Amino acid sequence: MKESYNPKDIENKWRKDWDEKKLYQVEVDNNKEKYYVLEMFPYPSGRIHMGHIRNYTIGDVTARYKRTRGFNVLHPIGWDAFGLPAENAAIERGVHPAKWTYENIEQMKAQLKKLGYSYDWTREIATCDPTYYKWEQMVFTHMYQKGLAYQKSTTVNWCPSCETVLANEQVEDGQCWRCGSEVELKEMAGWFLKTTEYTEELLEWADKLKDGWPERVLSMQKNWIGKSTGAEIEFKLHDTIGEEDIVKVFTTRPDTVFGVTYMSLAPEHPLVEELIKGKPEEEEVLEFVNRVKKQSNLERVADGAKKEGVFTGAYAINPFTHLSIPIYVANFVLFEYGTGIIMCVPAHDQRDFEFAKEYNLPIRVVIQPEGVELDPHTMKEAYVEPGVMVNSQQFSDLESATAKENIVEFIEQNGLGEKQINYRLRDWGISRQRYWGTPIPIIYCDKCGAVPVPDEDLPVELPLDIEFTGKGGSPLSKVESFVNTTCPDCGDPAKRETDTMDTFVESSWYFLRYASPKYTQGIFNKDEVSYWLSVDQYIGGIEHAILHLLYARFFTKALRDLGMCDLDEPFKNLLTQGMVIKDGTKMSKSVGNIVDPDDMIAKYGADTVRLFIMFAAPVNRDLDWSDEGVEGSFRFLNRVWRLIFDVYDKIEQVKGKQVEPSKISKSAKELLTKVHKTIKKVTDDLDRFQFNTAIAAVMELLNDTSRFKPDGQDDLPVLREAVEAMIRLLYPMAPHVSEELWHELGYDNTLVDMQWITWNEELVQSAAINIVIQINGKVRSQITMDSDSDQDQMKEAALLDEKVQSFIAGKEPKKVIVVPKRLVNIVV
RNA sequence: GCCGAAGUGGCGGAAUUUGGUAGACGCGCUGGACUCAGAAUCCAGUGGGCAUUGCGCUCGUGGGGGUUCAAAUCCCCCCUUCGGCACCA
Repeated sequence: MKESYNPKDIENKWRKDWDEKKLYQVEVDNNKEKYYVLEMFPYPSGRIHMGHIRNYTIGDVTARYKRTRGFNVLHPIGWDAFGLPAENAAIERGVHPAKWTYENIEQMKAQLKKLGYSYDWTREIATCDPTYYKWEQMVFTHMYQKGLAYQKSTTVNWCPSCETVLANEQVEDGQCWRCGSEVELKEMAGWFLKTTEYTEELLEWADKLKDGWPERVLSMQKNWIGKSTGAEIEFKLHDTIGEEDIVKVFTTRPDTVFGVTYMSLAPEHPLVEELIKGKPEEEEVLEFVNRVKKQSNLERVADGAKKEGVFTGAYAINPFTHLSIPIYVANFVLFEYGTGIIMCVPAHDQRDFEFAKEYNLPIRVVIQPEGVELDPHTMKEAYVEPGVMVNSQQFSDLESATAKENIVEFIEQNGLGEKQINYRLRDWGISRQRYWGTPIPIIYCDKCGAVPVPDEDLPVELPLDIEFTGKGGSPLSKVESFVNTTCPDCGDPAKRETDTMDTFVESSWYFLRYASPKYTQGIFNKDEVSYWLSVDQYIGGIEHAILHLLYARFFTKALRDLGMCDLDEPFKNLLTQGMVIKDGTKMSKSVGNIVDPDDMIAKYGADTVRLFIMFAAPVNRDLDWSDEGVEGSFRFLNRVWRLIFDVYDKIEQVKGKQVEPSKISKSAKELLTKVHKTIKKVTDDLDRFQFNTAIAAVMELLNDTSRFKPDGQDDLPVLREAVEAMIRLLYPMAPHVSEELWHELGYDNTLVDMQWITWNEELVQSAAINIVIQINGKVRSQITMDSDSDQDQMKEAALLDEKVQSFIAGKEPKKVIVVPKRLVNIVV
């Protein structure tokens, strides 16, 4: 055995060995319980960063650990390979996106391999490969045939810098999630996936997932879906417009309907024009509408933006009070939500209140809080809480909660509207006006309309000979040979759709493809998918809480309904790891606080990097990168190495020799107890993903073992047992050095395939235990007792203790509380 | 504004699952050994205050109250930080 630990010598050696033995290649085995651990696959940017390493190390430790627990572990990796950076590289440097992407993949793959991750590389996929996106195109056409994909022209989010449309989920604070440019609104045709078809199911399952998913993520998703229960109520117009004589509003507060004193509609609403036609207000309203429309979304919703509006000259009738109420156009009404028209109750809605004050509109109180008399003239703000109904005819004097139900019932019985639920969630707009993505497999024919490309003609491959100018719309639209085709239905000349799909589509189903990545007869081999799926443990960053994780959930349900799989949910358990930060902020090029993984591995080896990143913080919290901390982890592995080097001769002679408990010294007994306690603790911690404390426990074991002085030959097997346990407990985190040391101890099997070390519960319960003695709740003394002492013995021993005697000084204890094996509290 | 998470030494963090010795483990720092010297390594110490002749005593987990023999842990109120959503009717 070499005197010093040199990771360079051993890491390559073992990786090669594991590779050659194909240890990580797994197959369906119905006799074995499976465990599918998956980390969110990377975008091939070219470089691995510390965030990746944290993510993949958590996954790898889990995969290795579960394997030692007897599971058939699926641990795949691949590349989320479509996306804009590849296209930008093409525009800026003239490299083809495909070349750029595949070269990046090679580089990153080499980096990942150096970290010793236990991936089954035979299952590697790249989403930009036609054999992958072919199936995505088929899913799309099948969705289209089932009505789950459709085309519409609507107002979309447009990123002027990326020159493409963004889905609602991809706009953050009015800015593009990718580049941060301010998003513009644009009227445009595009393809949509019907996420709203699954709104209720997504919500329902959000509750069922709560044992396995962080509450934070689920609440973010629920928040995003934004369910509100209420009613749609019809208001008659004072003057009929064409055929129309009613307008519908959505409200969550039907109990306030007697308080409606005006209505407002969104400036974009088509009804505006009709309402004002020929009226004296026409010009003023049009001016207002145009002014508001010119404002960016950001300006309109900005903090403290004033509530503004203008009277249309039209009136409606409150169906409950039968009073005429004016109709306004108001800047705070959203066209996209509900019906784009709202009933306004200034007494009980803060926005309506502010607006009413501004334009001197009447305020009508219909709900009174207990003990206070609301006066419309002196109210400073709207009263939005529940209370007792007033001024509401037959509903007066009821609790508002009761009245809410009664009024909805009344509305339905009298044909004034119906109970309704509204959601914030919109359908997913997936059209992107870019090149490097999955072509949307649709052909436009003058005669037949939008025709899906038949299954047998898929994939619609991306043409590779293309020029990148970065200007003038979708690059595909300029490739004649791509655009011009014939209609699959009638054979006439036709044109292809030139938009590509949002790259979030690829990541919505890749986890299923891993089960049978090379299958050619269909999207999935059903047997393999039903064996491996769902994902038992998914691991990734919190930034995908809504985007990817919601899309993937939707997609899985859609695939199920297309008959392509049997899953309700893709990910049984989700772990969201925190960011890796340095000097208080996220690592980034612009701040200049990036730590290069290659440098770290070159300096300390992969095991040290893995160990540090697992030790420095609990997985779900942000991790503060510390160069000194890495040194510490390296020091620890060196100490393990040196310990074994130092005791090598002693433990070599006792290989395979059992510990004989009756013959060992007191300190050996203590060490033996520590060993088994540590095995138990590390096992518990790994089961709970508490890697930091698991590592701390192994460090404690190292400290105790280093201090241990064997007293005679009979103590040596204990020392050996401690060393062996240390290596095996360390293995999931630091596999290379563990494997090396294991072989140094004279074994020739691999730890990869070895079963997890078990503890002996009898040895965990040591013979002598420490009992704390408190007086009035304060620790005053400690005594050592046999672990099987009963409560009376403990009490007796405590009262006889010298220090206790001096503290109670002859006083009679009022009460003595005994906690078995722990403490005695004497109350005087 | 609404929803969620979190506040513990100089720092990262243990102990919260089950109320029972607060500060494990690591970093940093201090002192010592080794060395011509340094690096590395090893040993000892390391929450504050008091006492240091020794046993020790006392305060202490964001703040205030409460429950309990006993609270970082449970309950109520408040403060701060972070994250998400936000004119969603």
